[in-house]
Amino acid sequence: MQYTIGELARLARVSVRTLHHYDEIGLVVPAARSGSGYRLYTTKELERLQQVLFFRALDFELEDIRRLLDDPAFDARVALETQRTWLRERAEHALSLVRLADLMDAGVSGSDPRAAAIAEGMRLHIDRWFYPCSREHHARLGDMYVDDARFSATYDRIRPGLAAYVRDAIRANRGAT
Amino acid sequence: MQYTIGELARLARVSVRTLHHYDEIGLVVPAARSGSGYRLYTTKELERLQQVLFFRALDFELEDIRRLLDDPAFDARVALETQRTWLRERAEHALSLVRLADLMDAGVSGSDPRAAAIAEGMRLHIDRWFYPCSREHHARLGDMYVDDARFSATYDRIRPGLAAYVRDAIRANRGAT
DNA sequence: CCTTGACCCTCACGCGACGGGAGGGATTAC
DNA sequence: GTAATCCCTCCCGTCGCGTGAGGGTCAAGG
Repeated sequence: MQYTIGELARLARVSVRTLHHYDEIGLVVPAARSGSGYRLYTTKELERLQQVLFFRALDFELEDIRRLLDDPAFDARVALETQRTWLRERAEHALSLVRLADLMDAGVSGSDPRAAAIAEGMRLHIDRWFYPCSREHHARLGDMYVDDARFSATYDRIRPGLAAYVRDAIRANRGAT
Repeated sequence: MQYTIGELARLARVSVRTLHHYDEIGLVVPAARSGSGYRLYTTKELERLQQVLFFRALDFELEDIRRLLDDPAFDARVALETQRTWLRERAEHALSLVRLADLMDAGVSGSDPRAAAIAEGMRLHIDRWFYPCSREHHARLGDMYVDDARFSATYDRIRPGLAAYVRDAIRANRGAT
């Protein structure tokens, strides 16, 4: 079976430009060219593209994907483990930013109206972020991850300590400057 | 108090190049230039830079930071609301990828990681997990990272069940196609 | 046979937040 | 005096494509 670039793009739900790019960097190269220069792909390239897209979904860099698929000595399992660590760090970072938002909440309880507005918004955020729950997916996934009581308890336990930490940090910072 | 660009860079722990960049885009502009063209900053600019770095830590775009600091009519609350949504989605996404990596790990443990498992993982990824998983659910999952020990415990507890679920899903998926 | 529209091609610039280097002048310390 | 260290202004590179510009190719219908 042969595909033109547009057909392959529709099949894999990527843009034609993306396939151009993958050709340029040697990630997914067409099996042949037609007389008039059209790229011609076969099911082999479709499969390869699927693999690429899978790893791309895990936020691998394209260059790493190329090595992973081309080098038979490359250990896929190790790569996955590395990537998972990576992703977990990213999640933690994002969540640390949420904590930073908490920091603002506790820190700017004073004078500046802009800061006050920010604090307001942050509080709103916290309520939306930590408390709501989706019953639909609670049902779908069962109680694999979700445990309401424990969840609330964790947050309630952390929050006062966090506020205290923030106040101290701010005082320390003020003293230093 | 006056600072050269290098001094300010050390104080704020950013690179000189970063300060060049912030000057170029009008985000932190030096108070004056010396006769020989050196950038001269005062404590005012240092304070502004601190604010910039704070919002940068929340992953605001520089252009948004500029508007936020310069335009008194700019609605900080709306900006923060947008930003929170953003951050939340990022955390959710990263966590969904962690789970996807887990799926791979579970699916790969048997045969050849390259071909079959990847294809199955991909299908599973698309059909069963990636699209239907709700954002709210991910958000709740995210909170577990607030407490590392507890999260680990939870994670270890659910992991065998997850692997089993994956195997079943793969079988079911095979039957369907 | 000719046109129309859908497809395909190759450049090549643009993004965001800088990193890094080239090529040169200024200042400071000894 | 001179060497080390600072500073300046371009300007190209990153990463994964999006989005044109400017132009060939192909199947179908009049």
